[in-house]
Amino acid sequence: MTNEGNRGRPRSQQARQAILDAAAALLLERALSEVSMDAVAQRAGVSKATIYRWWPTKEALALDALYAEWNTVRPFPRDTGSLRGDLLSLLRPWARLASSRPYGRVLAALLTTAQSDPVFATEYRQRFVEPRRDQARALFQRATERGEIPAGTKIDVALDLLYGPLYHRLLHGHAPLTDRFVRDVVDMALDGILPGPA
Amino acid sequence: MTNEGNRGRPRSQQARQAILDAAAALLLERALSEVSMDAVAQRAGVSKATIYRWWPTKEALALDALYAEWNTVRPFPRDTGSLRGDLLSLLRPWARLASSRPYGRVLAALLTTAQSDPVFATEYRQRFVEPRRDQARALFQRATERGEIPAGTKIDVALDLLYGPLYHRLLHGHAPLTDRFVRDVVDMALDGILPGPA
Amino acid sequence: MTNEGNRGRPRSQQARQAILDAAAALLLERALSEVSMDAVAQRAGVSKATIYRWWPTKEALALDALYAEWNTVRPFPRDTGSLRGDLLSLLRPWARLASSRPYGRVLAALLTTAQSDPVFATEYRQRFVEPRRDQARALFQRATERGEIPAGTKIDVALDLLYGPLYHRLLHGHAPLTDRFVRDVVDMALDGILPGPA
Amino acid sequence: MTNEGNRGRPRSQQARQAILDAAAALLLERALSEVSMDAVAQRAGVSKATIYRWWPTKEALALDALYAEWNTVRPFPRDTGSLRGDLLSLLRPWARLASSRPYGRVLAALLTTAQSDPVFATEYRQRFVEPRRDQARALFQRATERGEIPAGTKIDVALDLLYGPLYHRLLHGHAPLTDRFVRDVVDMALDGILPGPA
DNA sequence: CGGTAATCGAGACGGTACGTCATGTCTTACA
DNA sequence: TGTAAGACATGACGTACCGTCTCGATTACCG
Repeated sequence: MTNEGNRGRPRSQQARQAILDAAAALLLERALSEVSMDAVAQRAGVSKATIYRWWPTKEALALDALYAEWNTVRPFPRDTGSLRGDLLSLLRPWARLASSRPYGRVLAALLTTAQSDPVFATEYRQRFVEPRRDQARALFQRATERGEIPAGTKIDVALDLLYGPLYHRLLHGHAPLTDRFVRDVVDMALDGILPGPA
Repeated sequence: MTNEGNRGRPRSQQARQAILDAAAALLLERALSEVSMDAVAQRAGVSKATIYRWWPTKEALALDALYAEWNTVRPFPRDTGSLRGDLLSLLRPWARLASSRPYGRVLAALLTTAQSDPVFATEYRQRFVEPRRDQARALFQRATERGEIPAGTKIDVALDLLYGPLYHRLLHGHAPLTDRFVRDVVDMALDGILPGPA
Repeated sequence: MTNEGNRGRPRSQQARQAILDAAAALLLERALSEVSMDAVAQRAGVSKATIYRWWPTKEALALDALYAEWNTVRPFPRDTGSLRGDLLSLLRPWARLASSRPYGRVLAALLTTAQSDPVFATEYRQRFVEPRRDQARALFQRATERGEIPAGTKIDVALDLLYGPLYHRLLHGHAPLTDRFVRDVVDMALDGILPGPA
Repeated sequence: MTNEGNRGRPRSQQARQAILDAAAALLLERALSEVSMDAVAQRAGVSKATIYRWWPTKEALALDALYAEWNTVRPFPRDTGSLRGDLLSLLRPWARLASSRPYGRVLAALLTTAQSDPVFATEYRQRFVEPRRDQARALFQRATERGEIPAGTKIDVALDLLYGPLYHRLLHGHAPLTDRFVRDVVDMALDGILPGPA
């Protein structure tokens, strides 16, 4: 960014952290559109110019702030011996985290920005979406090695079949995102809606 | 709303339509946050006060405008004789419409508002989500009567399993929302990821 | 300016006056550079946008505000029967007004802007300088008709010879702008520094 | 100022000169308010802190920079044998210098600061005003010794009568500051507007 | 058919946030 | 210690949008 030759006054890490903390706190209080940069600056005890020096837009700041908040709890999926168990141990913590606080509000706002800004969209996906998909992909790899699923299985579709319903409930809110729902999704995705051939 | 006794000058339907058209046109051009009420008023040749008389917020207007735009093409699912065929005939037009224009941009914005406004959220779901779910529900009803699926099938989960992945791709854009993808989702949702019991 | 066809909400004269009053009050308190548009807006109970709608810059506003303040006292020169008496009755009130309050501060600031903005300079002169010169010119006209001064007298030089010293003391402040000084200037300008030819 | 014991790294005279040159160059390009300390620092290849170490304000720097620029041409009034000739040889170079470049712009800005800062005002007058008045005073002294003017002549008023009109045209710009004007001012100041007693 | 009442376009209004810019101070590493 | 680089807190800038308002003009119905 700036300060390439390590010359001049170094960036204040204290200010950086205060900004992220303030932004995260405000984002959990109210909608992104209701959070003003002035408010973030004031709560962080920081100049608005300092925020804009490091984050180009409010959305970019929200992305970083939410990511920091989000990653304080980093789930660690266990190897349960079966794809079903592995998926449950991966998705249940995600669902609990996602619904534990008004994260959906921020995610929706970020998603809105991503619709019009491809660079932002990529950044968003790399932070929030891809890591989870990679974890799930590893589970499917393990299941393939175990022989649980055939080699030709379309993994990317399977990933959408699992995460899609969770995001759907998180964002649309037509029904709650419970542990029970996660189990139902995993079961139905694995076994299918139609009864297996007798 | 107003004018209960039908007294005074009646509401101009011409103005109403011009506003909806202008809003729709602008929403397909740019993000909701980039569309100002002044711009809508100017494009519609209408006073800002006239807009606010009939729509409380920009989001409410966007909801109506998108709905009008969205419903110009109303898919009509055929009875294909099988749940698989029915679902394809229901979901494929939806996916085509959803990805035919930058509707995702508007939907994401409406969804963002819905996160903080329960009344708006209900309105949004009643317009865009529930009708589709009702249609799908009818297909499942038909399948149950046909004996394709058992009586205890959790329909709501199944609905999320089908629409969730579609919304997921529409909103996250990590991969395109193609006919092929719709088919893969339907197949995998119906048959399951795991191979059926031999 | 705007509102050519008398359409739309008419300009609030109340707001206009409140802005001018607030600006004048602040300008008498502190330097123009210390007066912020926010402060004027707040003191006037008015939106900043309303100020900018009618005045392009802070300096233009200051010009209007000072002019209103300045013109509350409008001196009326009497015909005293002699050029000397006429000039005294014209210049003494000017000097008293100019030094009665910190007008020099504002005038210097306006003058500074005028140095870089020809349009503003013209406006400034038309408001503050030309009317006074016109008044003085009339006195000289009367004196010519009386036969006090010859026909070929360079009036414009004479005007500078009278107003120049007054502005000089007002702006440079190397000595006070007293009634006594005005009398001395008038006397010396009329009679000359050198003793008349015996 | 600082560095009384001559300890540590000595002040860079090179930096000092570069700062003054940069400031002078920028001040001749645009108004003082348009000249930022950052711009001066950058043009001088110097740190902003270095400027502030030696000059408390932008105005103080401008004062020094203009003074250096101004004094590159230092007029040397000749003894012409008459007060009229002496004054012309003093004032004509001043007027030429003053109108040769946009010095009026800087002078007006300094004058504006002087209105609110008595210390700065004194400094300004000691640099730009008093030396010229002292020179003129000497001419009047010579004229008194020659018997050209009576002993009781109010010299300070006479000085204002001469410099006042010049500053007036320089700052107000209602008419150009030509050699012709200087001659007219000297003539009219010496001889008076009224015809001498026959 | 004239009065009443709600609508309309136009556009000014108070308010709030925006993103930028300049000021003057500071913190580092180097000279 | 002086310096260049540059980050920092502060605070004003001028713009844009929001949602409300005040006009005069229009258009129905109702008496």
